[in-house]
Amino acid sequence: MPRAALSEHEVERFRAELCRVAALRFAEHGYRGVTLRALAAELGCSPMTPYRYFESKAAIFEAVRLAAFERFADAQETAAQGIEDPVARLCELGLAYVRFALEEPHSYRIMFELDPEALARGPQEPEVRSWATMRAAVGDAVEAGALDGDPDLLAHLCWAQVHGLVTLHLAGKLVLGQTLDDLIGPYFSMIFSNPR
Amino acid sequence: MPRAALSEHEVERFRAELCRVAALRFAEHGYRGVTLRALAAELGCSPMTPYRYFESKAAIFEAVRLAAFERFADAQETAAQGIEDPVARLCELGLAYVRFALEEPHSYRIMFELDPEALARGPQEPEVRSWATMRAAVGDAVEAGALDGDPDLLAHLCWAQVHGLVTLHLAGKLVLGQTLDDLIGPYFSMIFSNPR
DNA sequence: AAGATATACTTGACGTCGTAAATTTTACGT
DNA sequence: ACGTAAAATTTACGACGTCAAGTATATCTT
Repeated sequence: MPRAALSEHEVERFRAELCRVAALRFAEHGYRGVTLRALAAELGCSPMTPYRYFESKAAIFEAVRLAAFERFADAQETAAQGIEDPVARLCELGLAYVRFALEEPHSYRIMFELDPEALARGPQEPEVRSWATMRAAVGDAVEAGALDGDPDLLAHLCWAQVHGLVTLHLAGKLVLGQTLDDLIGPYFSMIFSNPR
Repeated sequence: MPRAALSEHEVERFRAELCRVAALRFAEHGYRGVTLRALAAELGCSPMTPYRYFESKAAIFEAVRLAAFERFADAQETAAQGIEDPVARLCELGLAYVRFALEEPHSYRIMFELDPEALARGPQEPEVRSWATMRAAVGDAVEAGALDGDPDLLAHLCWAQVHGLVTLHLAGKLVLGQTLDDLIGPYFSMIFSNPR
């Protein structure tokens, strides 16, 4: 009788395209710089059309955030792939971590935004996926005797260290001429107590 | 001839009161949850009155952010005061750092917000002031032989480590049951290689 | 004492936002 | 062809930041 409903595939198509456009604008202008009207204009549809595919502007933002986390988790897994030596793998993960943050600073920003809603949301699948990659590397390093201590604790500290450096860099808070590149190398040298 | 202009003191008075009210609302509802109209209602003035004291809503937000940084820098200086032993001082600074972030999470959030404008702004007076307190402690620790390496590098790493832990906590990203308290103590034990 | 005037503040209006509701268009089954 | 339900658009609303115009107030001059 009626017109055919949108196939799951078509829906996903539109969602992906919308996210792609939205991500660019979020990156350039931040949350407040993105308007449904501008998005619609760029997509060639009416400002209300996105509401067939997303509940709200916040839901669009959330989808963009999650997509960024997926890419990050993928990048981490790719970096770890095929490296047997746990120490080398851990270094590679750290470098890939920094590389991602520098290549997609806007993505990194929205991934780790400190807004109050984020806390309520709790960790999501891609977050624990990227986390698991590093946790495994640290676990292997401990088993291999390259690190000493509780793996969960070490992994958290390691993550926090890199994350801290990256966010201070992104927030423009590094001073005294120190740069992210100056800091990340010595950090790895330090925790493994052998220069690289 | 004309009516007397507001004294510097009166201006500062109003600004402070406005910031106080604005800070509460920023904390509760974030940037977007604060409206000039609501602010004005709470202050018992018209929505345009704040514009006699601040250029824009963004300027109000900036003032709130800077005030938070002042409190933070004060807290750091107070924590360091009178502690001779560099290692003990550094630990105290770290604990004070975490304490501040937990007592005023909203303040910490806006202080280190990752928005693109923050980068353009660059480090400001209270930021370098709080930084200097820690930099001095690390410098002293190196001189005393408790730490080894370039003081600027070490101080940045130390700061990034604590900042990383705090932001991961505030972003709700700590997993595996690890809490901020679980992590901060072992970190200090580790860098000083002596249990506390 | 009274008017002039620079200053503080309020009012009203504009353009823009997210989005709810009403409306129109579209493409399928009969 | 035509009815019909889904998809898309149009229209409209309330709220926002803030510009511009207007009002009130307190001090100076005379």
